[in-house]
Amino acid sequence: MRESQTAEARPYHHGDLRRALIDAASRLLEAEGPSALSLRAVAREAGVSPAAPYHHFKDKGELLDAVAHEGWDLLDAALAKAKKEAPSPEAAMNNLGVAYVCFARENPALYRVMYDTARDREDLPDQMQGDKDSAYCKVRDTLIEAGADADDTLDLELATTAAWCSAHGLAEMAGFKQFDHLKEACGGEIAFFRSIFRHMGLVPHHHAD
Amino acid sequence: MRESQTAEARPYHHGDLRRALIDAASRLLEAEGPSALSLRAVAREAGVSPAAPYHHFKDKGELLDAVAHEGWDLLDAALAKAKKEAPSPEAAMNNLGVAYVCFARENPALYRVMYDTARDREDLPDQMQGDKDSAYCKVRDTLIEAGADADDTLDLELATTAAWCSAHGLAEMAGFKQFDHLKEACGGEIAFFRSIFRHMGLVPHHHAD
DNA sequence: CAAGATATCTTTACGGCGTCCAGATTGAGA
DNA sequence: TCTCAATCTGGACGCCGTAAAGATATCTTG
Repeated sequence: MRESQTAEARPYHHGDLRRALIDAASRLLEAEGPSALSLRAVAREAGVSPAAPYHHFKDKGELLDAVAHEGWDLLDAALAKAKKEAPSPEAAMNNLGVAYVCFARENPALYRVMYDTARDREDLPDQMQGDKDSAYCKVRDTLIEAGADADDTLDLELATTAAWCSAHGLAEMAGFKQFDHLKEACGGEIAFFRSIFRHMGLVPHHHAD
Repeated sequence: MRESQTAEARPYHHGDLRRALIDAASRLLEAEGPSALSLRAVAREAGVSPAAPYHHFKDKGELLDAVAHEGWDLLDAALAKAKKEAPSPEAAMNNLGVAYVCFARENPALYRVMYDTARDREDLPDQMQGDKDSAYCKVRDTLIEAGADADDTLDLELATTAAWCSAHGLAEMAGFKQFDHLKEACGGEIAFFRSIFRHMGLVPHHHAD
């Protein structure tokens, strides 16, 4: 075995077909949209026969899982960046929401694959909800920093979930034509996002605000 | 032409194949899920040849559109009922949200078809957003009744949109296993929905509340 | 009521899809 | 070097969406 590869890479026959297939799928997804993402097209794009992928993925679903996994990683990185760059916890909450929706708007096909695979299994990936420093925990911790009661765990989890649902809802709605005039009236799409978030009670209510 | 049929009905060869196809599709959708909804399967279910549907729908997408259309009608009816039965405007806002999410949870496959077709065309149906008494207007009017400033149209539209996004986000998230323990802690799924909505600023902030 | 026009439905066919299987090829370890 | 297992190819199967041509029943018109 060669030593120049990272842990998950597999330098076999083709070099690393698994990697090549995921990249080809991402490329196709970006270029042609989700409906063009057939196993055969991915194999074609990677330059192998239609049956080759079956040596690296159980079926088409498992390939989509891998694509989605990379998507969640990207989303998590975008959220981490948004949180790190925020000057205050309150700003961090807003920026997290904006970063989330912007990611979905900039990668609509990928975002769709991510949630489609998750809904099929009724299970969010660990990157978003399970791990110690998952995106969910990022939001929850930011809420605490912004003044939420860290001891009322139920209320805290509900607030985190509410924020998440709101962001996802906006992310899916933002693509509809019907809201174009609102984006314009707000002075741009991001300003629209901020306005919407202002109407959703994401940040804990400081009664002395 | 006979006169005993309603405007859209077509009593031809089969009787009313268009109607039968939509019903067959709905039946399949409910029984087998969205992935089983092939044109051929629908034709099989309706007892006709695979090519027969093409005399009533341009392509598969148009059949799904018709199925989705019926779904939006059902959703609209559920929202109208929720609004009518609410004792106060504030309660109406909450009940609208709960009714929306309950509909999505009770008809997950249909709800998915509804939004998939809408997203493909980046356009919400008139039933929800365009018509004079669309669901959007129902929510907006309820917000006014609950104390929102009817003259600040931009803010009002933003509030309505925010409420809608929140409900849709929750509707899609509610299916994930990760939130099962929250539903339990809240004392049931509907109580969970209400708790989440409480964390989202749906109702206008009465400073003298 | 007869006859042509028209809408409906079936048959057949094509290419693309996901997937499986048998065989060829190639790299790894004894 | 030889063997073996992993990797890849070629071909096949049944399903899919869709189109074209022919059969059939209904509507319209005279």
